[in-house]
Amino acid sequence: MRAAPPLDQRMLAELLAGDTVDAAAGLIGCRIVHHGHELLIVETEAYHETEPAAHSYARHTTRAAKLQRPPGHAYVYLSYGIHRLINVVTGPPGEGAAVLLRGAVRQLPHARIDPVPGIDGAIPGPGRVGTALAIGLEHDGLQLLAGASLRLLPALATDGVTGRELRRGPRIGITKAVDLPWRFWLAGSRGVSAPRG
DNA sequence: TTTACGATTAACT
DNA sequence: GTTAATCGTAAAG
Repeated sequence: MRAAPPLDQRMLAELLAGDTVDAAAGLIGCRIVHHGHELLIVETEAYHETEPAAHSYARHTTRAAKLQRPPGHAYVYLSYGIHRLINVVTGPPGEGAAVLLRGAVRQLPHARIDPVPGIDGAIPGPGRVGTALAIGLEHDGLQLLAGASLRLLPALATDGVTGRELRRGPRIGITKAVDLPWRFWLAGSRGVSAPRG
């Protein structure tokens, strides 16, 4: 499988409005920016209310409601009391689907604010993505396609991601629906959490 | 009201 | 390989 990320804003919006698994694959190579931190997304996972690993599965909870927002909205939550994980809501509003951003590489070395200590060019793991972007719970619910400070951008042709080998496999760190191959990553990238082959 | 558990990571043995 | 850190959420009582 080869990476074919959207190359303009309209294609990105259409991608996020469609199937969440397609969106997870297509977000590889897209960029997320926050206050001058620009990261290239290299690892994602899809979630959907029809499978039990999703926070929206068969539940009417606060978390589930946040996954009912229109596509392109952020769903940020605290994991293990420590890590802020950022998801992009996907599909038609009310579908309860999202893509978790699990890994990235730093896109621009000249960030406007100081790099987070210990975070270098490679940012493997969803907790580290949140840390590298300085994401907090206050960013939950923002529209990432139209945001000023926190924004999702389509891929750049000059990044060289298009056409690169894209791998697919089971999701990480879950105990339900463990066999669904809904994790995507750019083969060999240092910004991918293990396994990354 | 109380309890148990993560869409994780770092630091151990 | 195992475990601790840490807290919002949700299920149990």
